[in-house]
Amino acid sequence: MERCTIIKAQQLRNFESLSKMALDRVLETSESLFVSKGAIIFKENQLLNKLYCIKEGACKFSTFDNLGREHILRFLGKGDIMGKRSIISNKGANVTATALTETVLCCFDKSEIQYNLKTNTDFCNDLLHAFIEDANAVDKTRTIYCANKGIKQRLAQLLLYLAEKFGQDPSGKLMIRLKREDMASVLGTSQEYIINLLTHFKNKGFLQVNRSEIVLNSKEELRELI
Amino acid sequence: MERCTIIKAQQLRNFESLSKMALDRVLETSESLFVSKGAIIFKENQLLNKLYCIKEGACKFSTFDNLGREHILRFLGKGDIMGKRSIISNKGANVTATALTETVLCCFDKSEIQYNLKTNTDFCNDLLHAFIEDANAVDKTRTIYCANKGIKQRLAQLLLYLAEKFGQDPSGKLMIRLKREDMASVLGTSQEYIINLLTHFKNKGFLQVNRSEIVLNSKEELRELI
DNA sequence: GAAAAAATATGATAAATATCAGTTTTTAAG
DNA sequence: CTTAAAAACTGATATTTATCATATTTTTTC
Repeated sequence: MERCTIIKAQQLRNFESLSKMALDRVLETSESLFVSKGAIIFKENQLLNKLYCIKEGACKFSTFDNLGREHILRFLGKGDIMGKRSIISNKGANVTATALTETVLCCFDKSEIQYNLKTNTDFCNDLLHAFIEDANAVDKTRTIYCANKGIKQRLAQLLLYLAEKFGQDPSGKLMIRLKREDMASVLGTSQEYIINLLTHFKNKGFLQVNRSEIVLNSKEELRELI
Repeated sequence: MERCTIIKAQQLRNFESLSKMALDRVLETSESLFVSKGAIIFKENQLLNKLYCIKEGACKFSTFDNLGREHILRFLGKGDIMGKRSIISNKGANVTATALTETVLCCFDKSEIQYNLKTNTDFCNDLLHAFIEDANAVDKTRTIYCANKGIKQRLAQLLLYLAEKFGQDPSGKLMIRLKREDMASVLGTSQEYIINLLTHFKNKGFLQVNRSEIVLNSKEELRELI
């Protein structure tokens, strides 16, 4: 297993939350974990014994209703931390975490995290900032759903969000490739309707669609819908 | 101003997050603030200099879109803490906080909070747990919107949530009284449609409606809709 | 490389929701 | 107490969204 140094983790992005995590004991116990596309990292209600930081790749948080239907709550990328709540509160995870792509995780031992929580205010502050980032991200994605607009507008907003969160290549292609069903799950609609709307956007010239590849031609026109 | 002792604050509810906040200096600077119904406690982007804990009453967090329409993000009640993110990160508030009823707040000085963040891991852990509670509440309310169900089902779920969060009197009447417009803002729909749905529920016998008073007759039947 | 499974696609119809125009009731202000 | 403003209400119509049946393409599996 490759060692995941905190320094490396810090380089993942300019993320305050890891800036002071350079504690020897945490470092000693961190290790990399390679996860294949579609694999479940942890399940709702599962008591975690690792805190995960995404070094490379993308994941989703989701929950399942009593009919077994999946509802995607959030997308996570490089530098995002997963499992905080379970590790700190010693309770089962609130969500199911699944890899959307080949993913490399940096894993920290629960016991080391808990030791530092008790003894190191810098470390605590780092985690507090991670929670603040989380809450900000939730607020941001929240505007996708809660604004009282139609699903057409929400899809436009979701595509713009994905472009911002995961980036685009020089041609404008979204770096993240989601299934239609996943988009539907985020927006709380059917996969057929997503397809209809994507076709509608394509006909309007806002974007190009080729299976799971989506190229945004005009972010402006998508924004104007909103 | 009445002194708000931490002990009192703790009694507000069985809330871990305040259990160890018994720090003399914080205590010294805490004071009560009385807020009338409809008053704004703080606005989005405003840099806060107090951390607020609700002693009595109910509040809402909301945000406004570029057309000026309000979107309610969350409801807050007894024991809930407001303003954490701004106080810790020294940035503007992410939401606008408004009193839904006559409200009594316990206010803590920013400088004292920040001093304790730097020196006291117990205090940090308390705030971490407050963030965890927040995130759990968000997840819970989230199921109201993101589950791919119709607005009828979402309204049923919202009513059940309000009953759980703010309680009911012996007759089943919701202790919190919301405007139709506020319910519409939470669910992202129009106030007229909320009214139509409430009438529909009334005709079905699930509840009684008398202006802003709502009596839930059959929580079971509401649950079955979901 | 063939068969099976999964994902994408299409369009018609049914159902849900938005919007509008107008009325009544309640609350607030003077 | 009166008037103005806000909130609650109603129902008809237009629009959006869900659902279904079916077809095609891609990916997976053996």
